[in-house]
Amino acid sequence: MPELPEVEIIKRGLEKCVVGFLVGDVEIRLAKMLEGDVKNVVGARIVGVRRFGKGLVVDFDNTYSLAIHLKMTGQLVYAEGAAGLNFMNSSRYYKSKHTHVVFKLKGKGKKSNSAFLFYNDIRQFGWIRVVRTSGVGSLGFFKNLGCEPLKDMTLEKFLGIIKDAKMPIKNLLLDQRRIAGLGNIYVNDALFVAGIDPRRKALSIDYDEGSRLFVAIEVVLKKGIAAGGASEWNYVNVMGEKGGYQKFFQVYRKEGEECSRCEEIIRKIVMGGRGTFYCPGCQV
DNA sequence: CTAAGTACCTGTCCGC
DNA sequence: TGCGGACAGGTACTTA
Repeated sequence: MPELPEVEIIKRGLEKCVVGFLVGDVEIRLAKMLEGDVKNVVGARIVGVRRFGKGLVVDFDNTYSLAIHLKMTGQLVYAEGAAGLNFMNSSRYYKSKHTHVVFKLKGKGKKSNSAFLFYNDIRQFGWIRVVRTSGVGSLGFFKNLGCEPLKDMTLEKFLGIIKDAKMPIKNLLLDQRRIAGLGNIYVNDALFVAGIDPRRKALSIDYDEGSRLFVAIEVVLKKGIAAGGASEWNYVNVMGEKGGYQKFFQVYRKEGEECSRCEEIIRKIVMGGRGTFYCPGCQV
């Protein structure tokens, strides 16, 4: 589910909510969701949260970390005290059958208050791995991540990435090894903003178009973050709240509707097995 | 090396 | 109502 903006919102929420807590106990309700030895983080204190592309890393004070990927439907939801206890039987976020891991937290700061961090995942594609902090970068997903918009990306790097690729620009933008963090929603909208047909070969994109696309990517990602992420389906932040970016979709899931820029009708095709939306009038 | 296809899952929606 | 198929925010693996 979540793309860069959604994962960034979750990262900020975790920094605010869980940093400082000790992990008291971990309930693993679906064993395959958590790899590694969870005993390595029990009793340890959470000291920081990092994001790399769509991946999250929660760091502890004892040289261990949790590496997390939410894939399509993963959620991390925080709840304090009684609200956390009520969660298990509530329907507000998920029925308990989709809550696969529960981190019980305690001892933040001077107070001995308690809290919970729930990992929910309908489709069960996500993962949590207990690893050495020093080993995070050698995990396959993190090791192969490309350059990241809003972080280390520059126009020169971006033009370099697209200049030799024969594949369609849309497929390239979704390749996490070249550019980290973009997913189907923001790629569709960024190509619309830049006025580029998603089927164009990446190497056919000239300097002006590439510059427009570079800017468009940053614009849509920043707008996504500002809106609190896109909750077309089940995305929620750590407080269980939906985002609002779906109100700003320009072409994503808009097939059959009139383009906001040129009055053509938005079309849907399939590229690389993913729904692809574009305006045949102003994306050339 | 790239590219395409499939696998991993549950839930929802739409047509018959 | 029921059932089959398509589709859903993403990788990871196998095959060509």
